[in-house]
This record gives sequence, C-alpha cells and structure tokens, in this order.
Amino acid sequence: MLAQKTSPVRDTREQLLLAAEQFFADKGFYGTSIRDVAQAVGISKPSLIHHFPTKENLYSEVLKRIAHGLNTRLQQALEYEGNEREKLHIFVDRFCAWSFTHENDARILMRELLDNPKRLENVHTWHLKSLMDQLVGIIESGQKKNVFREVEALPIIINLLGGQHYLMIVMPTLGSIYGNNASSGLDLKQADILKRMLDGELLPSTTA
Amino acid sequence: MLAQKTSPVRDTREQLLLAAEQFFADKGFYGTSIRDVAQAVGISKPSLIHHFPTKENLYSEVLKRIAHGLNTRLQQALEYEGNEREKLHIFVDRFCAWSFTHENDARILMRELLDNPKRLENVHTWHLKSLMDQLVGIIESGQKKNVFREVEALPIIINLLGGQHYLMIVMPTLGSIYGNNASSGLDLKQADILKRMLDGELLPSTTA
DNA sequence: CAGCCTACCTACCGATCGGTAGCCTATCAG
DNA sequence: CTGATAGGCTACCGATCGGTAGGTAGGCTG
Repeated sequence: MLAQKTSPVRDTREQLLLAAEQFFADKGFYGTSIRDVAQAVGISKPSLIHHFPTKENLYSEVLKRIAHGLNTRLQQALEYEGNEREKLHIFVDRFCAWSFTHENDARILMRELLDNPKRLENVHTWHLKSLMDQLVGIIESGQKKNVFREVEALPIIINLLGGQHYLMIVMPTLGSIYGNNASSGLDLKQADILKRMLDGELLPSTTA
Repeated sequence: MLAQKTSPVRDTREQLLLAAEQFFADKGFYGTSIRDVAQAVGISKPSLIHHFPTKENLYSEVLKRIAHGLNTRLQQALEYEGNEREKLHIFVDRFCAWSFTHENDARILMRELLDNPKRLENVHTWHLKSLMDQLVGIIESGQKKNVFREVEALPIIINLLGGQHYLMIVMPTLGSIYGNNASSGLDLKQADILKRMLDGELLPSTTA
C-alpha cells in the first residue's frame, strides 16, 4: 500500500522547494519571481500557489528545511562524547562539510541575515541562535575545567562561523577571478585552519 | 568664485547617493525602488533619472564610492612604514574601524558578493581583489624573511576579512536577540581578536 | 533681450509583479 | 455510478516596476 508510490504531490512540492532554493540563493527574495520558480518545475504559477499559498510561505518553507537540515546535522556533532576541544573540532568538521555540500543554503542564510532585521515580522527567530548558545556553552564548560583560557567565547564563535560562512559566499567570486583551480583546494584546508585557530585562541599559551 | 557655493547640483546628487546607499543596504538591488530613493530626497523619480540615467547606473555609482573610500583608507595602512607584522596589524585596525563606521557599506559589499556571480556583466571586477593581493604579498614577504611561518596566505586573509565582514552583518541580528548591550562591546574587542589570530597563525610556534 | 542649459515636474508607457476566480480532469471512496 | 478532492490550467486583477515624453521655471551667457 505504501510501496514506492512516489506520491506525485510530494514530488511536485519537493521540486518546487528545490527550484525555489536555487532562485532564492541566486537572486534573493525580492529578485525571485514565483512565475520563474513554477516555470522551472514545468507548471503554471497558480499551480505553485496551490501548493504554497503565498511567496512568503514558499520562502519560509525553504528556510525551514535549511534550518532543520543544518540543526539536525550539527546537533549530532554537539552530542558527541568527548572533551570540549574534541567537540568543537567535530563541530567545525561538520559545519564545514555541511557548508561545502550546501552552498545554496549558505547563501540563503547570509541573505537572511542581511534582510531579516527589516523583515522580522515573518521569519523572526534566528535559526543559529541555539547552535551558538551551545557552542558558547561548550567553551565556557572547558574554561571551568581550566582546559581553555579565559577569553570571551561569543566573539570567537562569531569569527569561526563568519570565516567559514564568508568563504562560501566569496568562493564563486574567487573562482572567477583567480581561476577555479586556485579556490578548489580551499575547502580541504579550511576545517584545519579553523581548528588551528580555535586551539590558538582557547588552549593555554605555551609562552606564558 | 569657487567660494562655499554648495553647488545645488552636487548637493542633490550627494543626497541621492546617500539615500540609495541606505536602500541598497537594507533591501538589496532588486528590493530597492528608485521611486522610493527619489522620494526620500524629496524629488520625483524622473528627476532622479536626470542625475542617474538608469537604476544600474545609480547602483554602480554607489558601489564606486564605497570601493573608493575603502581602498583609499586601506591603502594608507598598506603603505605604512614598518615590518610585515605591524603592517598587517595596522591593516586590521583600519579595516575594523572602517567597517564599524560604514555598516551600510559593508552590507552592500556582502550583497554584491552574493549577487555578482549572476550579474558579472555590469560591475564585474571585484573591488577587494587588489587589496587581497597586497595582503597576500605582505604575508609572503614576511615568510621570505622567515618572520612568518610557511602557511598558505590566502585562506588566512579570507578568514580574517570574513570574520570581520560577517560580524558586521550579524550584529543587528545579535543585537535584537541578545540585547544591544551584549553586542555593543564586540567592536572594541574584534580588532584585538583578529590580530591575535593573525599572530597565532603566522608567528613561529613557541612549541616547536 | 535672446538663447540655452540645468533641474525639476506631471502624465504616461509597457512589462512584470503577487494573487484570485473559475474551469477541467483524473483519482478514489462510498 | 456518484460525489468529493487534488492538481493542474487560462484569464484576469490591481499595484508597482524602470523608463520616456514633453513641458516649465530659473539662472547664466552671448
């Protein structure tokens, strides 16, 4: 009864969400036309409206999927058994891996950060807040155990997330300027750089 | 003859550019209506067209001003007399100072990074390329003199710029979530964090 | 004074936007 | 068989988009 079936409803919805994701990533909310999204899937605009009653709704569904995918993946990393340094390293690995495999999602999240302060009514709560709180919690936990230095946690996390998020945004530009070969290897090194940076900031200085 | 005069031509142009800057920062290129920009200055839309023949032109003028202001300010830092480490530190100070006093500009540059790969025809060349090349040059120069470790320069620069640029974008969101007091002190610490990070990455490890 | 140019205006253009109304068809349950 | 529902369609709506046409008021220059 519930065999393969590939429910045509879900299938069209899925295709619409995927197409919308691409458009929102490329051109942003205002720059995206729901006509184009519908056309990309091969249906008419009213048919899209049949699945998603408004453009805002379509957008927030896309956003919801992104947040869910990101949170579930990273939650696993945060639940990893180990000491604080290992947890952070695993988080970095996961976050980088997610970014590089979800370039469009990263672009949409960055656009959301840019637009949201002016559109708080609709999608207000920030999807990365709980994540950031947990990261700060891990650092502070490590500091209580004296395995981390007493530096402020939040700015370090921001620079960590920012370095990676920014890299995702700037990579296409880098590729088109320096040539794709120059930017092709960056992904492999990025996680190591961030982990080294974290250690440098958090581990007790060997000079003191 | 060329006394105060406050040339009304230049004045309206200036006001239009300032208003456009605000709109482009808040809502992006597609989300900005030239009607609104004109209205914000108190003139009609065709009058705006009189000063800037197309919306694209208005946008690229805004972008040009931003790039010019940023480049001249940072160029001074790069011409500073001193060793490589000092140069980089002064650059970080200048870049952070510029960011925090030009929040709208930072937001526009980030939007540009997001949109540009799909709009290369118009404003193509990246405004930060020469800057980035020079930074890489400084690092490699330091490496030749053996005062810097042999790590790859470009990824470090990207994480540096990225951390700061991202902070500017995320600050309004942080403020509305953690309260403005939580994010108010970040600007003061940020330059120090970045400089410490740079030293950690570039200076010879004291453990080895 | 005559001519011109600058800075602005109102009125309008076609195109496109998000969204609605209403119809058709296929599927599926009673 | 019948009725309901889901998923799609064409045709249309008012609003707004970027941009144009054409005119006017004021200042500068010959």
